Amino acid sequence: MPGLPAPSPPLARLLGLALAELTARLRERLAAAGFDDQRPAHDAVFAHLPPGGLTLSGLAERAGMTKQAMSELVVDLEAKGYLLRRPDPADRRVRVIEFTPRGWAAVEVALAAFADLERELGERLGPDRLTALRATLTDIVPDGEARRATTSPGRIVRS
Amino acid sequence: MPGLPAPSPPLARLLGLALAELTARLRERLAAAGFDDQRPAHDAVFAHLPPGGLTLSGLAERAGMTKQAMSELVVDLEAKGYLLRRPDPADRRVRVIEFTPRGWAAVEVALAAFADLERELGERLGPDRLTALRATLTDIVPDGEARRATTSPGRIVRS
DNA sequence: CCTGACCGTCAGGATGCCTGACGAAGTATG
DNA sequence: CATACTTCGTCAGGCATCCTGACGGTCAGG
Repeated sequence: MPGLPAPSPPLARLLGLALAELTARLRERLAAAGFDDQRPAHDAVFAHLPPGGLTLSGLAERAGMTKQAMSELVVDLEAKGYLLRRPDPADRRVRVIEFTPRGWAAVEVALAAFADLERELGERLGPDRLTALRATLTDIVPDGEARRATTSPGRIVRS
Repeated sequence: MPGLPAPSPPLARLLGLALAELTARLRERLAAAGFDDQRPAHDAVFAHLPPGGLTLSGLAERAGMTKQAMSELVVDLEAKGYLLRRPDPADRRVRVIEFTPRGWAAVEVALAAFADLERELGERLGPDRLTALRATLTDIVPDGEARRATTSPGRIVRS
């Protein structure tokens, strides 16, 4: 994105840099926990696959991508032991996609990483500023977008 | 609906959505001004090419990518009339990359779009919250990163 | 004037998405 | 119940955006 007049960088740039920072820290944590074979694109699966499992089409729709693109991710994550696909007795077209225990373990690590990151930010900035940041960002985002489902084992999940 | 507190989306997700919102608006403005042949990747050039021009290697370094990747962008933007590459009499290995008038026009539109977006945000949120957002994001970003050069038009001396 | 560093390019590959077309399986209709 | 339509997941192919490796031309320091 092109620059802003002189000194202060454009808001979009700041947003991008802050996002890069957070995602880099997440990857570090995942890698440190032994989940070093995940690609960034895999996040689309981890962010949207619910506890009960879901079909490929459903997962693709939630993540806002095509079945074909999602299929590639799922096949890869299955090969790496994060997912399994079980037949659905009620509909023989379908194979329900679920996390394996290893998959859930990765989810837990990601959730813990996000929680730690936000806690650390809260300490560094003060809780008020963190709350304000969250509120302001929510206001910027077109309404409803921010509320779309994300996977949670019992809680929240990553983007 | 029982009043379970909706789990707040992870901060990274909010950042991503807000960024997507801003960049989408930028693209709209560019397209509306007739610059509809730009790809998102081209932003790396527009964000880092200074008024005096720059070599391919320099541009690649500023943008944090390889010469080869940058070259593809530059060749494309040259074909589309946004850039020109002129030989450097002082160093025959080099072809200095510069914006054409059309290129500068696109930069101006982008800058105006950013300014308008921030002004509109300032009205919607109040100037204090916008200032706070900017400050908080700057604090999140690792020091120095936010200060890396971005292209600014200023008053340009073109021959 | 040689050697090493630097400049830009060619070739090839990985990733992450897309569209189109298809057979198998479910569902609605007459 | 037969037919038509829809939906599910896959195969095939393509495009964009980056990467690494290798190379020949050019510069600069001993």
